Amino acid sequence: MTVSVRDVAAAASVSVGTVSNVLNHPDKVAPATVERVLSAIEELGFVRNDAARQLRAGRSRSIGLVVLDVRNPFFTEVARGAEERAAAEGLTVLLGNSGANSAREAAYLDLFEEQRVHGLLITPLNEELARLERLRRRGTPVVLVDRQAPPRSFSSVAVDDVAGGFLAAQHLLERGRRRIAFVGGPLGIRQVSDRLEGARRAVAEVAGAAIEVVPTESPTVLEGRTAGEALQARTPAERPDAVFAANDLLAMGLLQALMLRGKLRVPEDMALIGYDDIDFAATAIVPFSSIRQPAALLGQTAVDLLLQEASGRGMKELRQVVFRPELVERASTQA
Amino acid sequence: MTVSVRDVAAAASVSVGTVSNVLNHPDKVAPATVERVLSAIEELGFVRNDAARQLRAGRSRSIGLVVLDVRNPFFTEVARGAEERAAAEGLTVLLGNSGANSAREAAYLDLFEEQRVHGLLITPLNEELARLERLRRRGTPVVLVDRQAPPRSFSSVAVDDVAGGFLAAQHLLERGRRRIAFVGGPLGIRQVSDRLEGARRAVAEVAGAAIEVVPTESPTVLEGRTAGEALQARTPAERPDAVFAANDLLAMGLLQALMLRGKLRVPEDMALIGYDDIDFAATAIVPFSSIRQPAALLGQTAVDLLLQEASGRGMKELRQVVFRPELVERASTQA
DNA sequence: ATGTACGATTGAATCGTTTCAAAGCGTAGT
DNA sequence: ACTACGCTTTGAAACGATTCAATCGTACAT
Repeated sequence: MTVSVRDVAAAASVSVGTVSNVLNHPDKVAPATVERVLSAIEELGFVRNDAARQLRAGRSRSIGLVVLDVRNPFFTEVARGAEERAAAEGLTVLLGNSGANSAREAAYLDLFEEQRVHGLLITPLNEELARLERLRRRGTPVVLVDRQAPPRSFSSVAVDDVAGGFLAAQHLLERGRRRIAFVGGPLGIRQVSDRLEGARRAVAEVAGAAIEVVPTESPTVLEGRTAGEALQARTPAERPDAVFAANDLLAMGLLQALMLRGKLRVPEDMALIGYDDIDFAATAIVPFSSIRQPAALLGQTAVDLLLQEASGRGMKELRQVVFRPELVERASTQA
Repeated sequence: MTVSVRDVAAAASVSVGTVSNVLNHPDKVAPATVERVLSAIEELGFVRNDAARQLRAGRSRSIGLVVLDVRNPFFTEVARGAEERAAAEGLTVLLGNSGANSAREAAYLDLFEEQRVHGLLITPLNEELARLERLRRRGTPVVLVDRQAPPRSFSSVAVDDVAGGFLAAQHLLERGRRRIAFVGGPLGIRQVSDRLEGARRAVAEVAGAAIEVVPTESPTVLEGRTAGEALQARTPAERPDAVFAANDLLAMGLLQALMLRGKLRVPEDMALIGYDDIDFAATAIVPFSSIRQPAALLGQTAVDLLLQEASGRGMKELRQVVFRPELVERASTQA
């Protein structure tokens, strides 16, 4: 049924070795022969079997990327960046969505390891990096994405979430807000707790300022809406005068609930700032302020570090890259 | 370096065949032996080599999905649906992003064919299905996604775009609008031209109504903004009183340009309706009406049809599934 | 005519898993 | 004591591309 190099070789009256050379080192083959083999390939409709190539090569030509949530445009953008950079290197990116679920994360790790991926980019779910250490020890380079690795452990690309949280809260405080609600969760996720930590520090610097945590089960639009319903239902006296959402999806949900359901005005009754600065933040019902992260760059850099580690022998090559987040002001936090 | 079944076999003092059976048909192996092999695997840190499995099996255990634009939440949702359904079957989805670019589409087809994917889901760029026919003839089932296939050619899952376009325009007309601008492109893309066709039909039914086409280079937020700038710059006399955007990304861009730049009121000065009903439509600066498509269901169904075709011998199994789109009314088209 | 050198071509060996016909082993029945 | 049968285990063959040491041919110098 399937056409193999052997068939092509027979049709072109050459050996299998020559067919392989035509495919991989055409310069080593006489032009006339190349021609002949190529037309045999065309005629028979031969298609290389990647599994066989990989088996021989020992490694696949793709890299695995495990993200927390594909529906979050931030991660889509990271993936795009990674894909772009990988494509330039002739590599493919396999995208896995853990959905912040340990079991699925583990399943993807198994899958990618069985595939003998060239390397692994991952936004790990928890602090337990033992599994990743093992993977690396067995020869698969690993780069942490959107999470700073402890020095001497892994290469990583991250954005300083504590700084970002600080920026966000500071901005709200500068606008005169004093009762800040932090909406986000689960708090076990590092990105979330770091942002909260940053916000706490900013609040601590201002006398009379307070921060309250409104935990969510996940950082999604739906959960944001739920949190918004709760806030909106409070009496004005109990209500915070500003909300810092742990990401933009939450912010969108909050916005929806506060305005459409609660008839509250943003920013007059409640200021709002999000995190990630996804494209949709600028077009929201009230365009909202956000903390921008260089998502695509994160992806690209991650691939760079991966390739670097894959080529460099020793693991002295480990590098922790940290980008600085940036405040983007919009209507939701105007005076 | 790498641990193979052979090493495991040696460590457990059994043959390679037995190791393989422990992995794939544990019921065929004596419990005590299973135990012994398993602990050898654990001890040596053996990880199956997927390339070798695939080579032997002749097919990979993943299906390829090629979409027009990963940044469009509509496609993200289709992908999620497909992934979900595939996972239930023990299959992986490889996501390829053609970016509406023929060359990249072709590259992904080549890649997936070399990978011997279980099947291919694709939102094809153009009408030229010859490449896909060839693929199928060589044994890879193909299902068209979000595009109705000519009968007797392929299985397909689609949403009736002509009906959707009709719904959208009809809604605007019922709201009293008479000068409608259709913003979208490239018109060579079937989804776009079908939606336009539907809109034209609705307009033709109403005396005194007219439709104008404002072509865009791609259906993105940026292009929407560009189109919006152009519309907003016109004199009120030349301006349409309603815009039908070929998708929600365009609608978001339009909204931004019309309101923030043009100081136009939506819907008073110009009504707006989009297409896809992505999550963000409800939270837009003016929540906008849209035509909803069952994106995740599209993905799930596509996988179903694929598996059906893959199992059923003949190709009599071809089925064209067409879903009906649905109007979702929001503020952007209120009276 | 002989030898040398070099580019082109060959084909067996290899990668790691799965399959399957055959062999092995133990027990029960005669 | 021998056969039969069922359950386990065995190990060689196969999947298809790539590699590399060995061979082949040819052109050129001597």
